Amino acid sequence: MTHASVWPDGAPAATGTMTIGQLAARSGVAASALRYYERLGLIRAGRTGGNQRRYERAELRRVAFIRIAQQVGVSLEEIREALDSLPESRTPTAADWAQLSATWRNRLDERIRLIEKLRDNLTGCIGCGCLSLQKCALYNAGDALGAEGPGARLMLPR
Amino acid sequence: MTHASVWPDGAPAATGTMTIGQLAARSGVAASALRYYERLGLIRAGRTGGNQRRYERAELRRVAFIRIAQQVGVSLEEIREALDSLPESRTPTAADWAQLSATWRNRLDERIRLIEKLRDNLTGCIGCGCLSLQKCALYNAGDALGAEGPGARLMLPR
DNA sequence: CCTTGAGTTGAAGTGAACTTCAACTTGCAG
DNA sequence: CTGCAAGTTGAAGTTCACTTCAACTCAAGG
Repeated sequence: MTHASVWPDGAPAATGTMTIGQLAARSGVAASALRYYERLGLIRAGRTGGNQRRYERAELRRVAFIRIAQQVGVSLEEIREALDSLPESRTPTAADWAQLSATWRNRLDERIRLIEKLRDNLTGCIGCGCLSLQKCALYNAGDALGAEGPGARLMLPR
Repeated sequence: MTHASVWPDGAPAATGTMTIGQLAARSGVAASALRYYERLGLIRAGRTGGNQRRYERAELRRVAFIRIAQQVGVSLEEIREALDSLPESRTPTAADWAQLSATWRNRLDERIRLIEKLRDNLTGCIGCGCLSLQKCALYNAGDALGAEGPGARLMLPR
């Protein structure tokens, strides 16, 4: 596709593009990981006449997105799906972004609520000065899981 | 006689204990995972005379803690360390809990902040109606990463 | 032109977190 | 007692997310 384009040697296209080493340094992601992401279709790279990758600055943003999303517990496959919803050949429309953002906002809100729950339970353990978990808020957290129905499964990143 | 001989004091062991299948059903965690957790020292089980596991209700709470912590991105090894700080043979003291909780509170607060940042960046993309990422808040998120110093690495659970 | 560091590939290796398998035993209902 | 679902073990297999390796090529300074 458009991005398979090969830049002519010594073309001014070099301006604003990065080698894989530069992108690795700037993003904090290993070059091997960047190649891996490319194989999975998460990022794209142009090529020099000598077959070396050249990244546009925009890829830095994608990589940042990927790493942050990973910390939230999203799999690379899910991240790819999200990034795929951004059209590659044209500028994303407001609708494209609204769709992607809405989906992720819910996901992130859920996640924040879950972590706050865990945090508050732990804090409660300090606050109430309980010496055993028997009557602790953490115990109730466990019960809440059971209350989510038979075979209830936490939404784990898998 | 009965198979309860393994339990101390001839206590009414059957009361309040669960089989691995029951714990799996109640916690939503596969039996194979529970055995795995036991091998790693995250949970403990008593045994019947016939060598079958019997779990006390307290283990349900531990399992819930494990699964929630996992969603926060904590490795099983780290969870084990945390759980190990709870004395097994005696009732945890307030100090035990304060220590564990303080450590985790920070971890969780960091995590919440990170996720909120990602969420707010995404929301910004809707709000500002930007049609490309060029000037989007998400782009700045990427820059912020770069600004964290040379070789900056996101704190990934690894 | 030569050297050298950076980049290329496919294949194989790694570690975490489990699951599956095979072969066997237990425990409870009837 | 019999039948059989549920439990036991160690070993091997799986998936994800990479990293490492070997064997090469490329790009740029001197």
